[in-house]
Amino acid sequence: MGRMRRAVDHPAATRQQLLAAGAVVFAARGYREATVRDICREADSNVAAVNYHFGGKDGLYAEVLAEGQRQMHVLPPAKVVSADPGERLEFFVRGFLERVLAGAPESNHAQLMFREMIEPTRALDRVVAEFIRPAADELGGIVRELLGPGFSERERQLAGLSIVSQILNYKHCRPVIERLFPDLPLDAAQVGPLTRHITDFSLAALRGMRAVRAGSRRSKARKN
Amino acid sequence: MGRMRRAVDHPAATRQQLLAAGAVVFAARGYREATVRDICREADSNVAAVNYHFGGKDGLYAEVLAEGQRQMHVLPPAKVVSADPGERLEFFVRGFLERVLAGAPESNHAQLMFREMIEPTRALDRVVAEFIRPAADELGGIVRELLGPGFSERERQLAGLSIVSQILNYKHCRPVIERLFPDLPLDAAQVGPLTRHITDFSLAALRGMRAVRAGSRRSKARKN
DNA sequence: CCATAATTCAAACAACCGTTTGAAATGTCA
DNA sequence: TGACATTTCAAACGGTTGTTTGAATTATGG
Repeated sequence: MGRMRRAVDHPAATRQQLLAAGAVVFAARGYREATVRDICREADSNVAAVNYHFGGKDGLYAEVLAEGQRQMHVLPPAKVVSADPGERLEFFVRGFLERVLAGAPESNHAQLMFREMIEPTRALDRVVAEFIRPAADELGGIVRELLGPGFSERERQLAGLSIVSQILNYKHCRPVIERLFPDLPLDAAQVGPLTRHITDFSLAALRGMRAVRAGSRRSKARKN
Repeated sequence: MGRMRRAVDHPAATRQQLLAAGAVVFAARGYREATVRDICREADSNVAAVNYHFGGKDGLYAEVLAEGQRQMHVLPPAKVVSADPGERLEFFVRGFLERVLAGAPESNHAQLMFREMIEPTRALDRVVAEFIRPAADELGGIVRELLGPGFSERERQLAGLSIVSQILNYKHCRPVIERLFPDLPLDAAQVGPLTRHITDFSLAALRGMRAVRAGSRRSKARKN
């Protein structure tokens, strides 16, 4: 009777299908709202499969996230893309925006990490350490070059936050933006225009910070 | 046929307690994760009280949100605070940041609306129409003044989004920021410094946009 | 080929959820 | 006070959740 069973070359097949289905469902609904029954239906396997192969919902989630981090580390280096920090910033913004505006099925693992930021689970510490921290360091280097000397670590941190916030906003506040500006489509076609805006906006802001700092130093020198 | 509503009697105590408890628990855990039992325990009332007084969890949530909007409309006008658009922007940013960085018990209703942005329920449309849209219009007016003519509606929208995103980021990504920069406390004491940074950053960016636009027009005129 | 281990499966379990129920308690007013 | 509406309450209901169970099925190695 059961000859129409799914073709399984080797026993690890269900495991992989669960990982894939987990990435899809977790990315779509988040850890809490995703149900193991939905995941198993998506994976064409039994409800008990998750517990058998991963020890539970937590275990599957951790494995999906770890797989995503492994897969994410094949990121473009972006450090050697150009010597001009302005171009490096544009490259950074574009790469980020592509993941933010990508449709769900194309980058489930990235969507998962974006979810971790606003709906944290126990896995957030690992996500920060292995994914966010490196990105923050890279952006920090670019900001440091663009601002030049005379700025504190704190000031550079705030500038970096101001830049990434503009990108993440299109992910985190998507429902609001769609209602507020229905004529602003948030799809892959907008990566170019939004990259240009955010890069120009941020470069102008950093130049402004630099000019103000230089100006105040000049006036201080004048006073002496 | 129900008896006429009591006009001079003591206000329905349990109803008010449920509203207060709902604001606390919904703000702390979000609509989905908040349980009716938790709310009723917080309100010292029976589990059935929510259904009796509000028809269900949905009804209570809607009432809490409506109460918040009513309470929110007692906002400072901010339009007549100054004729200088730069000062108006600073006022806007500060007012927003105060709510973002406020502790939970002080501004539960504001926290609720921030939650609606990233974890929308059916109530988001009302929140956008009655709370977010007016704020966006106010910011849009400030941006219009600061940018001057020669910019499209779309460009002004993106500039506005770039500004509010910097503020909202401290709410939505708080868990990440706390892990990334543990020495950056996100409490009411930081309203001042963060207001100054975001305002300066944004004003410089808008000035830069304006300068680029003016420059390109000059060069175009040169070409003719 | 067969014993043994690994894997799948339907079914059930315990805990929690929002909601309902019907009686008890409380309040209201002739 | 007495009759009636309103409100409270413990208990239970139906549904969903993650997880467990134990037998059936499949793969593996001697």
